[in-house]
Amino acid sequence: MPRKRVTSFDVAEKSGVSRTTVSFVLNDVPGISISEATRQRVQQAAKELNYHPDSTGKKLASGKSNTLGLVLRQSHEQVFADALLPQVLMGIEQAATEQGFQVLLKPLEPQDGDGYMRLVHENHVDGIILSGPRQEEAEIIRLHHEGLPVMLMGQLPGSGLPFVDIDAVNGSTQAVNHLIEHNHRRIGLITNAAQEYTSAQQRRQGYLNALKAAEIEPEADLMQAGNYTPASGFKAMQKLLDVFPRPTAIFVASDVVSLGAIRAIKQAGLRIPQDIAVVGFDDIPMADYFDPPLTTIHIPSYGLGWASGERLVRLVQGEVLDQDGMLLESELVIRSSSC
Amino acid sequence: MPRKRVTSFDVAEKSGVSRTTVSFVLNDVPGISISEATRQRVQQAAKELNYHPDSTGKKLASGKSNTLGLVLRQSHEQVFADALLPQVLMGIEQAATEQGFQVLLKPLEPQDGDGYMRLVHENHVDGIILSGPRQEEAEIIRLHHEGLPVMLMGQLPGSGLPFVDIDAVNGSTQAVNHLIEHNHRRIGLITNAAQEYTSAQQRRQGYLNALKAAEIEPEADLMQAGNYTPASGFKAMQKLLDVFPRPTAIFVASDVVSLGAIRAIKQAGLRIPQDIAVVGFDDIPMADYFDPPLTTIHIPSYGLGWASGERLVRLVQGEVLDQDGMLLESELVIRSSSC
DNA sequence: TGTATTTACTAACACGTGTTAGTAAATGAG
DNA sequence: CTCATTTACTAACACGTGTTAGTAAATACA
Repeated sequence: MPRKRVTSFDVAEKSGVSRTTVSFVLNDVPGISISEATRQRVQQAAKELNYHPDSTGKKLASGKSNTLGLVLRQSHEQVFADALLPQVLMGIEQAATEQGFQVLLKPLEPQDGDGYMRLVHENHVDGIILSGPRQEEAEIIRLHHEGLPVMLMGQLPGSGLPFVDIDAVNGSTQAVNHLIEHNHRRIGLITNAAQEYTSAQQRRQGYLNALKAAEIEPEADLMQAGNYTPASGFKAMQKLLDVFPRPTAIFVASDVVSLGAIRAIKQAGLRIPQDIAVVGFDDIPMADYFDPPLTTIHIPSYGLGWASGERLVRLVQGEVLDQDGMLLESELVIRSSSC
Repeated sequence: MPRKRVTSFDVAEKSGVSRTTVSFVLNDVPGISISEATRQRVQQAAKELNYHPDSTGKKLASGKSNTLGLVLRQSHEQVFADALLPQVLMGIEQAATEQGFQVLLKPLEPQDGDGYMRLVHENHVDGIILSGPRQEEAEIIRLHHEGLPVMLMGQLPGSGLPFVDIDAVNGSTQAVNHLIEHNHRRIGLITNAAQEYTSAQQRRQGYLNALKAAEIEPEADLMQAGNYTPASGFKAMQKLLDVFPRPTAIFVASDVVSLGAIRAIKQAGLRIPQDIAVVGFDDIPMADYFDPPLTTIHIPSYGLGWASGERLVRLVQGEVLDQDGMLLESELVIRSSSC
């Protein structure tokens, strides 16, 4: 850059006051009296010089970086397959922007245990949003106890960390109840991911809860693991089709995975929903255009991101949250894959 | 945080040297001689105190933030529908990390004209990746001429800005050539977005080029606009089905949009590919599981992000790039929707 | 009129680092 | 043994801001 940086000193000089006064005026410091005349002069000078305070200087002086770190803990493959990530991202960013915060993105593969330590120790961020937590997040719990503002997107049972999550247990129960209401008794499950992901546990739990309430005995054969890809759904469904008697309905805890399951069903010459009903989870934008259109659980992905961002900002600003965790409601969207 | 920050001063004190020496040792400053003994002592002390240099101090002293700004210029709706955004993001982040850089995310709706000015003026970032550029990006061009390192993801013809993009013109030509080779002569087009997006122009151009080479006269009726959603593809396809004589093949310049087109075709009682062949563009992860599996143009989305990040870092570090722009090859993936 | 208070400002320090210019001691050349 | 060079360091400044403590002038109060 050819032009030298315009500093608050330049503004001070131009308006004939001290740098301190410039700071007072431009930051509207309360409890300090400045005459209207100088106030005007300073603001005018700042505008004319096109002055923008250097964020680094601010940060150093104030100790606050006004930046949130978004740490993605999912595997790369999972991130690639995440059709709702853009919504979540935008939600976080929007909430952060509204409070004058920025968002720093930091994907960290699970084996990269303490990668976020640098973010914190080197003081890049004021707080961390941890997405896709796993069982073994000891570091982040320690940091939380040392006073670092942390917000989980998802849950880590027993960790005591504040979180925002969708009510996946309840959502899954709704999905399965819907099938039960349509007189299905043999209902298969394909999970969205490995059980080490808490989201996978929850969705499975919701399935089990619904069965229990309807006094249906769960069967191990009817529960298969997916791993967030259509391919995994295809394989899982093939196994389910081999079970006798064959399930009449399947709850796939991920729309993306369900796409593979749907192919397997069609390939077996069976019809959806007449022979096998399918309910998904996530309500990705394309679900409405699946063939057949997919009945699924809509989750407020943008809202999930927004709430995480908004609440973390409040933590950073020293507020005490009224509740430690927050569960967002999901909603059953009925389309033709289930009836 | 209860514990006070550990500074280089603490390390200096503990190892009995000056702060300057600590800086020299820990940064391995060349051309400076430090005895092996003190070198060891300093490193030992740093480790014992768990010293991590404060990034803000570094930034202020050096003037470099080691941060790239990723500015998303697409509308929110478009970002939401972007199934490849995660890949691109991860690519950028990976390239940045390899060079010790961070990534700051900044979505900016088109009407938010000079929103990135703050990023630059307030010195949050060393350079900017601009994704989804539009015609009227006057500000960024000005910044580029003032010396700000800028990298376009996409193209802005005539702007003179360095860019990384996929060769969409060539990719689209391949797609349409594939249809022509299968003896289609009446080939419809559904664009991926409005023509103000350069990516939409390119894909359209590729379509026109292929027709021209085969001496097929383009018809306005056979070219319909999509806007990155399945719904838009559905509508566009309905219009195409009303054209007489009906097209025997369609090139949809976006897999997501093609999903809507496919539904329209099926709803009209026509078969794919027997009655109408379909070729998409993007090769999103789900394309292989469409019904029928979609023939499409694979684009290296991760590589696109990676190259943008890597090249921008080089610009930031003062390197002169051997070529101003870089076009990544795309590749036809033949599945059953086209033959 | 003399004193207490308010108004309108500023000098000086703090934040944590990188870096230039300089210095004292050790080593080398003659 | 003397002077020049190298070795091994340090003092002091710079980066751009926020903020506390303090001051001189203006106003208010008795």
